Amino acid sequence: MALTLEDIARLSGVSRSTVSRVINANSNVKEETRQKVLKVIQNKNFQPNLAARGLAAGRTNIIGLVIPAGVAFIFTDPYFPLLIQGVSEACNAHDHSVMLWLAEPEYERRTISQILHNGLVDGVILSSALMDDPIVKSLHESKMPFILIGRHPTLEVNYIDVDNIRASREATHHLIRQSRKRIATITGPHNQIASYDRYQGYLKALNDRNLPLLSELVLEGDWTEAGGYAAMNRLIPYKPDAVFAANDVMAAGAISAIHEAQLRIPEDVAVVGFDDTPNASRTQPPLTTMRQPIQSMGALAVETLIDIIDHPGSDSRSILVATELVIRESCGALISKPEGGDESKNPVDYQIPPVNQLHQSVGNPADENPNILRRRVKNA
Amino acid sequence: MALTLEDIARLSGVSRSTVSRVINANSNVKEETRQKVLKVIQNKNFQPNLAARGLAAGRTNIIGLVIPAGVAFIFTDPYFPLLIQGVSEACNAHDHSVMLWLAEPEYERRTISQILHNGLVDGVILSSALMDDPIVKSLHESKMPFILIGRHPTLEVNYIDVDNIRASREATHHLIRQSRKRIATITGPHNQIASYDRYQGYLKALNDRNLPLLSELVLEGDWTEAGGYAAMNRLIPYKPDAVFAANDVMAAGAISAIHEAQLRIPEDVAVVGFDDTPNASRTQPPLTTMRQPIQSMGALAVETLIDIIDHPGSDSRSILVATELVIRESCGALISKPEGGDESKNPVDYQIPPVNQLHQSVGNPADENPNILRRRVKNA
DNA sequence: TATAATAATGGGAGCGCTCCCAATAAACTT
DNA sequence: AAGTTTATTGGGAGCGCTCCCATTATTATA
Repeated sequence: MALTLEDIARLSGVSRSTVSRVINANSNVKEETRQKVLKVIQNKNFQPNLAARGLAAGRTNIIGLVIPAGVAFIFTDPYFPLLIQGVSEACNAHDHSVMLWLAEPEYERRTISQILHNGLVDGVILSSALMDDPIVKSLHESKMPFILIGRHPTLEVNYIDVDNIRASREATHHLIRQSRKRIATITGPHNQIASYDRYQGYLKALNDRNLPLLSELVLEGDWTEAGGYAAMNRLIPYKPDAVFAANDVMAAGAISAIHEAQLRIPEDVAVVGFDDTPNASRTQPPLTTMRQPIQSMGALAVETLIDIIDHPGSDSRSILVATELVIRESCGALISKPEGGDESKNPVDYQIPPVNQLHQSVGNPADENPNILRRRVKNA
Repeated sequence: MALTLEDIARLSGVSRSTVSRVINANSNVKEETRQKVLKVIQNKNFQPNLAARGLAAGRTNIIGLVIPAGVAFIFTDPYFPLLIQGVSEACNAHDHSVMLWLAEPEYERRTISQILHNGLVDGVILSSALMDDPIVKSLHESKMPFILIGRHPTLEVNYIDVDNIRASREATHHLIRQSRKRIATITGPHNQIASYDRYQGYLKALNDRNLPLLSELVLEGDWTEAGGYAAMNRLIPYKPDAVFAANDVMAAGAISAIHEAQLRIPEDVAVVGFDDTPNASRTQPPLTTMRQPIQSMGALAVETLIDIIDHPGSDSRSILVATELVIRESCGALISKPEGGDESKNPVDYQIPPVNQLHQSVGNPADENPNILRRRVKNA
């Protein structure tokens, strides 16, 4: 049915090997020959069989994207669609394909080993949120190249993340600077790393300014709008004057609850979210939120993973991507007079040291993208 | 690195072929032998190499899922996440994997042929919205098994869809029954099939009851909330007393616009959406909408595609999945007295014949799922 | 018990590619 | 011009599996 290398070879009067060289951009081909072969390939719309290539070369140019499904918020939170989009685009750009696994909540051994050993995937991007995820351990023990979206609390693995602690510390500071005294927070599930980190940032910010932690103002959400709504309803009796929600979707839920309680935003309660998902600017009032470049992180994960695949045994990578506080109306900064100078341009008026102390920076900081801090640590 | 069939064979004292038989559930193996081999496989956590299997057998158990990206609403509309989820789950259940392509808006030849000829994919699920999509034509001309999510206007291809015309006819009728006289509609982009069909249903409903089509009450949206909002703002000067939005996300946008115009829902303007996405019940007031089982459609697509792959040359399948009008507050049916009997239970008080007249029903209607009408047509 | 069926197993060929090495062609040296 | 070096090219082997056919073990039948 489909053409083979041999067919193309015959049609262009060269050997199988030469065609292979042309396809793989091997330099040892005379320009004239290359053109001749290329024309036939173009002409016949030839695609090399990836299964055969995978078998022979041990490399398929397929990247596995593993996302823990079962979490309800996959449906309502644009996080995963954006991530998938970023990954997919980058794969296209780098001539790779993406294999998608929405893994069951409790990965069975079978699923994991299927992902690891099917011989089809060159590497894996894992968007694992959990503190203690069996698949991370399996991957870590295997020799399959992989990268996490989101740092891991204990294992030294390749990852790409935002500095959640620093970012939410900054977000909370922003609320403190608006003279808010009773700042509540709606966290994500406690067994998730990002969620934990964002809570830590909140704690640090309070601590930075010697504000007491009021435990009645801390509530665990589940990333969903309904969860944010429910949490805010339980928070309101304790009269918070601000709330930091660990993602935008919960912030939207909180906003509904605040409205229903006949309170004004931001006058009575200021709200800050996290993510800057597309709908953040469409809440009433528009949501102040910590932007993280989800799509870029997906793309960066692909590029880094490909690099890891190309350079096995290299140092493990920790990549932190910059966040940015996007100030809209919901936090009150635009209506009340600011304390200091042009804070809206640089809302951070202090220096927070890099948080991820696990790793020592020995970096190769020279990077085309100044937003990205790359660091390498200990040889794997 | 990874184990091979040969390794398992050696370890269990049989031949490569026998192990292969065990793995592929071939019946010609003595039960005792099967158990022995199975134990070793289990024990070593063996996974056959899919690339090799693909090469040798010409079948990989990989299904391609192609989604036109670039459309902005991928981010904000839960449609695609739900579809992906449905497809992925069904693939897991049937021991298949899914390869994801978010195709660029204008598929380049290269992309298409990459999808078709990479030799990795047994079949393709295509969620193509466009009236005239080059990739559909390519697939139709190729011998790659594929199924469309959403019918095709001209080509006779395998597809699974809801009866959009009938469903929106029913939704519009529901508004008419609430004594609405100036029913507006916000459609999707005109070059998309589902969008076209839903508009046709709207037209038919008006026609059914001899209501005039007021062209100033018809506006094209782009499936997004912002689009729905903008459209509604332009609609309001013409004083509609109801609006049928072609999806829930646009309905949500319309609701915002209506609120801002200080109009009441449903008293001044009734709103009906389409999809019943998770957030439909969270609008203010909760949205009446036509539910389509997106996730099930994804799963059904997988199952049908596998069946098509297993039975090449069989008749082409047209599967229509039932929709259901979910009545909440936004349409006014729950506050004004109903015209007739228990309409909320069966809001359709007339018989609309099946719309898809292209195909003659010769069906194998006996199906475990009564919601699904299967029909087969003309041998391919 | 011999013989014909049938059940169970083993091994070769080959899927379409890459990799390696040998063979040939072209370009330099002296 | 002969000898080297270097740039191209061709072909064999083999990746790990399935498929087919030959072989052997087992059972049924005469």
